[in-house]
Amino acid sequence: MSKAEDLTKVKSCPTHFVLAINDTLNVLIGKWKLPIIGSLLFGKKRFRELEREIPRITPRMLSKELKDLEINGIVKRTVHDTIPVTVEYELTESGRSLNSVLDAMIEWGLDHRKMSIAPEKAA
Amino acid sequence: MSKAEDLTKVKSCPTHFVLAINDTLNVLIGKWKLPIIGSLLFGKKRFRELEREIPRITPRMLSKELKDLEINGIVKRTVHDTIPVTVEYELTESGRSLNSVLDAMIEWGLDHRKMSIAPEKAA
DNA sequence: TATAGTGCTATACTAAAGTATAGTGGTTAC
DNA sequence: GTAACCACTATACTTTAGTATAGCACTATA
Repeated sequence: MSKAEDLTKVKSCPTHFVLAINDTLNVLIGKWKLPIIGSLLFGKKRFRELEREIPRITPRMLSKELKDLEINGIVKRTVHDTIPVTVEYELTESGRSLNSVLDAMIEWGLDHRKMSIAPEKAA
Repeated sequence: MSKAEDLTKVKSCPTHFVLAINDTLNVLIGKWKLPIIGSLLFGKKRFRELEREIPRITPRMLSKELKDLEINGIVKRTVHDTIPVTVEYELTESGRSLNSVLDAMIEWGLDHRKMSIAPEKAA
């Protein structure tokens, strides 16, 4: 029995799985999380590099989202005391392990596009 | 090679996988989508049943989210011309197949809670 | 006639997410 | 000395998501 089938046991055990799903959603939700994670899958990046690689992101949003991702243990921030300081961002083990989730999402997304007439009408 | 590793090919092929992930995120995002899907995993439900089963949801949000889910091919709406009319909502095949995605999310979420000190600080 | 149930919609509001623009405090190159 | 790069932060704004409250058109029951 799959864990999602277990979700049908939500009445007897709601918090456990629902919270786990929400944790996962929270690290992916937001306009810029995916582009940032995608960019960091290439390896360590500095602030300005990310800014350049992600079109139209503002420094405010990049800073905010990186902080979120850091708090959530997805991204590791390293300050090198060069002059001027350089800061590097990289995915943690947790961050890299999101791969399996993204895989499942890609698979569902592609299958669903095949089936659905108008998936692009999504809000 | 996993599809998410393929995501590192984002520079050469950005739209394909990124759009698939966004499709998947879009059907799950929002305060009420998961409770609704969770409730419909038990089987067909009527509007008022969903209203009763999902604490604190307003009819406005339930109506709106069900419409979203219907447009996205996750939920099927059936009107029976009884008097007064009864309306039934159920998951489509696409909706039920979200199981695999939810499974991956549960797994990552649980693992991540083990590792992370303060995942509940997520926005 | 009144109350409650069916499946919603309308209007108006608050809160959260995201954008635009400017500026900080430092260093290095011209 | 002035322009540009580094890694941001501050302030103010717009846009989107969600809430609160009321009501519609219908029927069945007391």
